[in-house]
Amino acid sequence: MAAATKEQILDKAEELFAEQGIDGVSLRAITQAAAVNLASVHYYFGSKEALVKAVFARRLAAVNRERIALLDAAEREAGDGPLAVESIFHALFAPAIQLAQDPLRGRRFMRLCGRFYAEAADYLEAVFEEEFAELVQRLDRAFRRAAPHLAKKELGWRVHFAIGAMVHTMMDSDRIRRWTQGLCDPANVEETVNAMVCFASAGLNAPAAGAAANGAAR
Amino acid sequence: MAAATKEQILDKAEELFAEQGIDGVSLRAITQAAAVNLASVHYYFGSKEALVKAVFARRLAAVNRERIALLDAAEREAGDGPLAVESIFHALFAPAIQLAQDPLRGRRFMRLCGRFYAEAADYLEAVFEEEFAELVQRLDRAFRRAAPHLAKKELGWRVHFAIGAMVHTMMDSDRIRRWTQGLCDPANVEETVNAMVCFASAGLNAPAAGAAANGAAR
DNA sequence: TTAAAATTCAAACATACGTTTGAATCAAAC
DNA sequence: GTTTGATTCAAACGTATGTTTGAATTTTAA
Repeated sequence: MAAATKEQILDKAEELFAEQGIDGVSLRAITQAAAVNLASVHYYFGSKEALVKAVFARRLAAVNRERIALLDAAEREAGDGPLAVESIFHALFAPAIQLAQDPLRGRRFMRLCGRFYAEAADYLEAVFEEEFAELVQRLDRAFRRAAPHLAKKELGWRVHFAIGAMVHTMMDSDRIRRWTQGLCDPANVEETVNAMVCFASAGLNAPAAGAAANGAAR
Repeated sequence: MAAATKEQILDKAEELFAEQGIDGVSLRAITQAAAVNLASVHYYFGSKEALVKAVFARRLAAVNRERIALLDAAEREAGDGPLAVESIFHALFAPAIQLAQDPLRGRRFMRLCGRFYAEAADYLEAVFEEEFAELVQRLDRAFRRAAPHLAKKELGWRVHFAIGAMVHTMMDSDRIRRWTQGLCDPANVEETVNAMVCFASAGLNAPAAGAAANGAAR
């Protein structure tokens, strides 16, 4: 069976990248874990770099497709009426966090996405631009419709912060659980997404900046 | 001059780690950039791992000391009255972002801190626990005083999200500038911190979770 | 000035890596 | 059953890495 080898390589690479980072995993570790020959990577992908791109592209494409579908649905449902920022954030957060419900590839994928965003090797930048281009445009349009009272600058910052909350939650599922003695558990997807949407929406609609009680430090 | 070599190694290591990640930088690259001999690293630090720890510890200790000082000041100023979450977040965010004002080591350091948090190699976990132990306790106490109406679980999530916004801003200073065509510039520290405090405070005080209009997706 | 210690240096070591090769093995088609 | 193409395999190649070594050099102190 031909495709099996390729898939096994992708699966194990994804697993190991998520656990130990891209640079921390050798092709030998991947092929050994996948029980395939070392040369298979070059036979099917051509290079380690190409394998890394393939690993990311496979998941990112799926997640972003789902995000856009949710955005479509939200905008359709809103019709000519107001579009809730909650539904936009939900479309942005849920697919990534939800994919984590899969008990097999769950947390592994979350960490992977976080690493993709965090490591941002130069050669991944191209994959990133391609996979996120449409989503970025759609989000931009949706947020400007849902929060027209916000200045572009404020909107930019706040969406950036919300994405940060999401990425951080993807990457660091252990620490939040440890710090809260298990009270907050990212494995509970619905609760996690709810809390994130709640937080991000309130943050987005915060009162205008100004000198918000900076208190003692100045 | 003895200390000069050690400092030069630390400085260049910090610079290169920030730009290319820890695994992406060889000791030869560091020593060449610092114009010192390759063996100096082992003479002064003993190993690459020890160098990495030293690089992080040097900055983390300074930043966290400042954070705690700001917390002290805020709590003293509040006296027996209410403690504003804004002042807590300001104490948490400002030292890290502010250290970025140094035009020399500015962004470099932000990326470094982000990488520290993101890569989280096993051998760094110990440094992390040590450098953050006191701050975590202090933050916990301060937030519970400033927002006593929040359930532990909600508080846990929201502080986690706020930290995510901060880490993301530290790591990814380029993307936010690019996406907003320069409108949002992390180099403007005061504006950045203000926006972050504003966002995080609103997020922390968001209305109770519940089924916040999840809209189309369910 | 001289002796001792601290520091620098060029060179080498062992290992791990990504990659390439060419033969061996397998699957399908005639 | 033979042939053809796809796939697997063990082995090797060249390079880059962290680390070690021991002599050369500089600094320090008497």
